[in-house]
Amino acid sequence: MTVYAGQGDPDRSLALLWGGEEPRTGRSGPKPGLSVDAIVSAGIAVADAEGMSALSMRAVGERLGRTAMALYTYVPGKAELLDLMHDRVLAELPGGLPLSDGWRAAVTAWAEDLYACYLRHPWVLQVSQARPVLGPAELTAMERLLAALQPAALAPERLRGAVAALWQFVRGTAATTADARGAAAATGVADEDWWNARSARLAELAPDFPQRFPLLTALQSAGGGAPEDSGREAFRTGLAVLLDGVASGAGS
Amino acid sequence: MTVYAGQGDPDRSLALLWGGEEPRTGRSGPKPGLSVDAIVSAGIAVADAEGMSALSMRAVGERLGRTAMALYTYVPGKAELLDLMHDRVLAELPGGLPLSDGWRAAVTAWAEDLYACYLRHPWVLQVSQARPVLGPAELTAMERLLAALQPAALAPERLRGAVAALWQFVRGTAATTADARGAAAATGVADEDWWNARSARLAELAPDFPQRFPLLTALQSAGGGAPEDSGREAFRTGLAVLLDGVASGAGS
DNA sequence: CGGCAACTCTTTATGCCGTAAGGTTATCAG
DNA sequence: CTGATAACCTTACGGCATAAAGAGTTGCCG
Repeated sequence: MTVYAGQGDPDRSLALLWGGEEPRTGRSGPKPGLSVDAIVSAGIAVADAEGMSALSMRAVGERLGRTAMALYTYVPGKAELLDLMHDRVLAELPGGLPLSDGWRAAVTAWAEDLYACYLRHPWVLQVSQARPVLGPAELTAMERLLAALQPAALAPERLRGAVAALWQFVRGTAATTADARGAAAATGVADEDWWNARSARLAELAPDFPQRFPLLTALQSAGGGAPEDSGREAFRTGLAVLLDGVASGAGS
Repeated sequence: MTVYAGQGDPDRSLALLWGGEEPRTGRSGPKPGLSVDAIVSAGIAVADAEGMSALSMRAVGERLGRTAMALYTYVPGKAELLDLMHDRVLAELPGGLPLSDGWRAAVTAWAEDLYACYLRHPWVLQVSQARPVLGPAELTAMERLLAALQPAALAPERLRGAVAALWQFVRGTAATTADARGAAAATGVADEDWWNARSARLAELAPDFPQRFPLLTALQSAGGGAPEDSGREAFRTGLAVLLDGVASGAGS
């Protein structure tokens, strides 16, 4: 019945995300051979191993020794399964933070953790990030970021802005890095070579590139690779810019 | 749901993006009734009107009075078509910038333009942002951002970080806003009501919410809606944080 | 114990999708 | 006119999510 193009029915997903496993007291019928948890794990395993495009209900069922339709006893559909997989991945994030070294170190640690988590499961970055799923792990991660930022004593509005900017930034840079890795893995060409090939092709197709894009050209030659290249570096320096922005509004 | 994973063959996409229309001198065969441009336009029309999930080769062909297979004469496949559509959308961005009011105003204008463009074509946000397509419009947009930032005289490395952070931020906040709008449109519920319903459901499912997430709870009550709500506000204040960060590294 | 309702899981089927393969027809060069 | 070529078509294949219906299993209740 097409809730709306994108993720699963929010109500169903929320219920699955927050509703604990019920203890099954005195119900009839055969014992469940599967569980939501097992299905989510299988889904993550499939996506980790073969990528998002290989994630089908058939594939998940097969990994569990069942048919695709068996999953529908536990999960309303593929979209909701994706929501669950998303939150489960975020649950890998560590709980603690180095709060004693100041908020800047704490936020940096938070960002590094999230970045690493995304890179461990790059397919998550292909799930539409639009609607927040509001699963427990996602909210915990946000709470953790708020805890890291607390010593900065930001005004509420500014705090909201900082949270949004930080989260989107980590997600975006992780996506770029993940794809560079993916391209390298898929083509057998190293990151840098891949970019060089792309760059050469571009120079061939658009000979007036330096005239048309002087600033891009300058930046490219000034730094080394492309502006998109070397994701790690972009992550570090972008985060520094962001944190400077946060600092400039810090209350103490 | 909807994965939209791997993009098209980079070489083919690049060639289509940069290779101008050839004049067709003295070739045999019937005259082409379509063109790459017309197909891209039709694709955008379909996606704008009915969303990404309705974008199929069959639908695009139908809009042009052809079958799906007719498109393959002009375009290698759906993935490459998506690349072309993406760049065409970015070509809507205006060319000028208010450079006389300082770089801060210029970057703000750039960000607002991009934000608005994404919201006009929200389906673009579902195309995997990972690999840069490097189309002319995308590069022009980046060149424009560099022009806006030039008066800030940032060091190359820092400039790269700022560009990445700004772009990802606009994209991310636009995605959140677009989804809130989509949910509102699909369910007939206003933005705020939709969030309230979600929030109420969450409170019902997780009664210990305030204890578990004290900082989130505080932030929520301090500001009004949710941290995700009111995308416009998050965009404005997040951008302010970012620009403060850029300013703190400005050379003049 | 028998009967029934509840439950899991399978089979089958529907209607999409992208696109490979091959046929038909219009248009050109010669 | 002839033959090549290109645009477009029909058909078909293997995939997808999932609706519908049935088979088999289990526990409760009389």
